[in-house]
Amino acid sequence: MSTVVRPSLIEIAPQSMRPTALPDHVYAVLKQRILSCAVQPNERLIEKKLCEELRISRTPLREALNRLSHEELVSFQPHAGYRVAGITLAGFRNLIELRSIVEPQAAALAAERATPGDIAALRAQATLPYDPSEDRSFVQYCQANSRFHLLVVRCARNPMLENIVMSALDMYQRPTYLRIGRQMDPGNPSSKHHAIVDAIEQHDAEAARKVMYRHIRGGGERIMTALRDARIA
Amino acid sequence: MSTVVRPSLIEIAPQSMRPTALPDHVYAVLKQRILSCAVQPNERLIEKKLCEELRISRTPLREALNRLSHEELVSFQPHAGYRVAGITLAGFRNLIELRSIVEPQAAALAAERATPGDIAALRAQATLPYDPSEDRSFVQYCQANSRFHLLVVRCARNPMLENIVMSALDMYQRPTYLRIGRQMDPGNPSSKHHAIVDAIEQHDAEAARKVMYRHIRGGGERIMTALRDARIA
DNA sequence: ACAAAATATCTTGTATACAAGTATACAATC
DNA sequence: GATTGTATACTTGTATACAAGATATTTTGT
Repeated sequence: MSTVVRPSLIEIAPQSMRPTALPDHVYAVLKQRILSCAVQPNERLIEKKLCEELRISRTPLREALNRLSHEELVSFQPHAGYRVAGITLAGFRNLIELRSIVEPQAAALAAERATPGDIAALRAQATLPYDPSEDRSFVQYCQANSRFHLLVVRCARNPMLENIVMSALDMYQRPTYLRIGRQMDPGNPSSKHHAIVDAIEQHDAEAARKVMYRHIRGGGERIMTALRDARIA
Repeated sequence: MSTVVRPSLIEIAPQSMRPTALPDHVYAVLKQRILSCAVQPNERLIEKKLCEELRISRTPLREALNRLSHEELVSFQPHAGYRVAGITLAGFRNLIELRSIVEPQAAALAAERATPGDIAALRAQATLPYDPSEDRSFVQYCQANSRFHLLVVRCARNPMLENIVMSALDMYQRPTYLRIGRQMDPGNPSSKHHAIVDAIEQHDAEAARKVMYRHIRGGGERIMTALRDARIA
């Protein structure tokens, strides 16, 4: 393949993702498009079109699509192709259940294992930027929220938990985004976040668990009713 | 590709896996070889050799290898190739932690949601076949144990939890197998399994959670000390 | 006009050729 | 003798051609 620049790959990739190899590039770009709803849920993904658009061949593209389908961000049927994963109420309910199982326990472990440096990082990320007057801030808000939750899990020092939560947060992003796009009150979670950091700072595992549980359940319920009302899923 | 039979693909694939497409075949065969330690931990996996051996091309093989590396059963470095994942004490500790977070909660949900049919299926799978005189029964024992734990999670009616536990059980198999292969007492878990089914049958979520937690922690600790003593990891 | 079947087109599935990067072995030098 | 540079062989990375299966359309029969 030639060494021409691929402008379409530079795009809006967030600084958190630092792809190096071609399949990673493609994966990051497609994931970004999906999570930001730049491509609609259930929209079909045609290999050939994506290849031409991204100026790559099918091999690295398919690798990226396979990864995305494993993370259930795209659905796949043999010989029938790939689609952007749909958003369903049942799926979101399962997602909330998963998060409310894993993250509170991870927060409890974080309370036991977090270093002073960890706690400073958490505190810095606890307050979310949210400015209703700017449209662009929606996506940034979601991403900042994800970063905080990921940072908490990271304090538990268990990469397996980290991967699970990372994937769960990715799946959580679209419903959050759709809901905020319609109903302007994100129910500012910054205070909850600071309460979680407080508990971790005091090494109070039980408190960290409880606050995180209530935070996830509360936010999840609000998004779920919004989705139901808007008949999105 | 020609339509000749591929004898190497039929092999020892367990009946639980029903692969249809070529990448699924390959995935199942490789996974089986890895989990049964037919290929050693850290052993290198050369694409060309596997292609010739399995009579397939590199495309479906690479798809299978990618899946396996995503499940952390094989490790991968760009341009340096694939290896069977190694077994480390830290990794196993993380795995126990993950299981002891997810499975007890899943058991609690199972106690709330299991149908009479579910409970009958659990009861049927609770007693594990173990005959120390037969070498072959080791693998079967491990698989039967995995099936029981998977069946419990299935009662929670949450496919995401199911996938996580399925992957965790796969990763758990090799340490279990290695340990039993050295030290003959598997510490018969059948009684614990029946206690779990009892709790689920009585819809006692709290009891189900506690028994499952102790079961996983106990078994995990025993395997971990055995690994440490044998200097496997 | 409606339904069913056949065909044409499009999409994915697999194989393979070629490009690029890595590791190893050997030789030269310190 | 150890170490570093270099060349070669080997392995993976990407692209593309061809095969097989699915879908949509059209045509034909009732």
